[in-house]
Amino acid sequence: MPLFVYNTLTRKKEEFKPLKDKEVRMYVCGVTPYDEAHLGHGRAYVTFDIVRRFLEYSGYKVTYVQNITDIDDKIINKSQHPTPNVQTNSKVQIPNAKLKEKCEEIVKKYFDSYLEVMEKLNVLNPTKYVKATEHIQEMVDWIKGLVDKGFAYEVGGDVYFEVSKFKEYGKLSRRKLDEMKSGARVKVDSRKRSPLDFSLWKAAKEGEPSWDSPWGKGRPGWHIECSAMSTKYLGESFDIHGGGLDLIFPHHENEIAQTEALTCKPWVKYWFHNGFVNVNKQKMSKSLGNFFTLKDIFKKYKPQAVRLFLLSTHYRGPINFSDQQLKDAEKGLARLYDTMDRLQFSIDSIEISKESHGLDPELLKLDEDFIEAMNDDFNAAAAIGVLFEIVAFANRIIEEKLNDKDILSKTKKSLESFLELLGFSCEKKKASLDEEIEKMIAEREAARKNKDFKTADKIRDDLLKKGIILEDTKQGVRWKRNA
RNA sequence: GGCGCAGUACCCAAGUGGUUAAGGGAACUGUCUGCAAAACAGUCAUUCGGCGGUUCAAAUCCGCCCCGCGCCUCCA
Repeated sequence: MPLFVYNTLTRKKEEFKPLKDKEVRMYVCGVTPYDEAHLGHGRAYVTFDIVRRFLEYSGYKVTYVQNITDIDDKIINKSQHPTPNVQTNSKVQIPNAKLKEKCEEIVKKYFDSYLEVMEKLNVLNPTKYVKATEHIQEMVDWIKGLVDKGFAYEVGGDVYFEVSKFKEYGKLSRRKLDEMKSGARVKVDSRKRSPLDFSLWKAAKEGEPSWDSPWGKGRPGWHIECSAMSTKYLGESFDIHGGGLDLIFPHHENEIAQTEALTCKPWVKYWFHNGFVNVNKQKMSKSLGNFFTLKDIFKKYKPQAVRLFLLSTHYRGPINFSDQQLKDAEKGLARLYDTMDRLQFSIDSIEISKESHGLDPELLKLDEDFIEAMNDDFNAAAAIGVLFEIVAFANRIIEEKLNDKDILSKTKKSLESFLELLGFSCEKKKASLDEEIEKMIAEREAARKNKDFKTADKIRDDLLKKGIILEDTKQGVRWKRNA
C-alpha cells in the first residue's frame, strides 16, 4: 500500500518516494518565540508530528529539523516595549545596551514554554532544533554567495534579494511577477530595485542586537535562516519542507528563490502545508487578537483531547475552534481509552481461554482500513473513524466471545498500536489509592450480597465523591476515574 | 483585482465517478442492573449550497449562480 501525499508545489497528490531509499529528511518552519504558542501552532506541529510518526511507522528513518527564529523584529520590538507597568501605567524604557540580553531572555522564556506545551500535546521533539543566532556565519556566507552570483545587492548596509533575477519566482505560490507588481498591497521602499525584493541582511539600528558582516553590523533577514540551516543539516536537496498555509507566500517562495539561485539544484521535493485554526470562521491570529494559547486551553481541556480535536479534521482543511468541539473530543477520547480498559478487564477476567480461532477477518480488515487512511495523505480524521469501528468491534467481542483471550488481546493490540501511532499514549496511571478503592469495592460487594443496598449505595456515593465511577458488569465490578 | 480553500444530518466530520454516503458528539429507544450510574446496542442524510450539463452511472467531472473564508503585509 503506497503512501500518497499532497504536494503544494505540484498541487497534486503524488506517490511518496524519498530521494534516498528508506530515508526521509524533513524540515519544518518553527516558531518565533516572542509570545505563548496558540492553538494554531499546536495544529501545525501536531500535523508534522503525525507525518513524522507515520513515516517512521512505515519503516523510514526520519531526520526532522525544525528552526527557531530567535532574532527578529518582533522579538526586538518586545524587548523595547515590555508589558506596561500596571500600577504606574507607564512604559519602562529599556536601555539599548541591554537589548540583546533582553531578547535572549524573551526567547528563552517562550521557547521553554513552547517545549512544555508540545510535550503535553505529546508532540515528539524533532531530531534537531536549530537556532538562527547560532548560524549567523552560515547565513553571511549564503548572502555573500548570492551577492557574488548577482542575485543580491547591497544598499547602505542592507542586502536585498533581487526577485526578478530568479526566473522561477512564484512557482510555489503560483503568482506571476507582473501581477504582483500591480498589486496594491506591496510596501514601497525606494531603496529597493523592486518592491518585491526582500531583505537578506538588515543593518542594525542603534543598540539593536547585531553581528559583524561584510556590509557592517546587522542581522539576518527572516527567510535566509531556513535556506542556510536546512541545507547544512539535510543537504542541498531533501524530501519534505512543511509549515502553515500562510508561509507559502512570501516565506517559502523566497526560500526557494534564494536556495535554488545559489545551489542551482532542486531544493525540496515535497511541500506540505497545514490549514488554519479558525475562530468563528476567522483565522486565529495574533493580529486579530482572537487566539487562544495552548497554556490556557489546557486549563480547561486535556491536552490529549486537544490533540484528538486537531486530528479530527484533515490537516489541509480549516478547523474551527469551539468549546463544543473540544468537549466532543474529550468524550471521544474517553471512549477510546475506556475501551482499552474494558478489553484488559475482559482479558483478565477469563480464566480458561477458549481455543482461539486465529485471525479474525473483520479485525484484519479494520487494521488495513486504518493504514489505508493514513496512506492517503495522512488522513488521520478518516483513520480515527476506523479507530472507533475497532471500538465497536471490541465491544461486540467482549459481549460475544467471552472466553477468547486471543482475539481480545489482538484487538487490544491493534487499538493500542494505532493510538500510539497517532500520538495518544496508553500508559496506565494507577495511583496509590487503588488499594483503598479495591477495599471499598469489596465491602460494597459484601453488602450487596447481603442485600444491604443502603450500605452498598453509600459506598458507591462515597467513591463517586472521590471521582471513582463503578460499573457493575457480568465479569464483576470495574472502576474508573471520572475524567 | 490576482491566486487559492470550503459549503455533506441538530453540531463536528470522512468520502472527489459505480456495492447500504465512514466516524464522533447530541437526541431517542432498548440491553444489563436490587436500583442507579456507567457501559454497550439499535435508531437517526433516497441525499451531499442552488440551477443546468456530461455520463449507463455524479456528493464526486464541467458551466453558471449563491454564501463563507484565506493569501497577496508579520503570521503555524
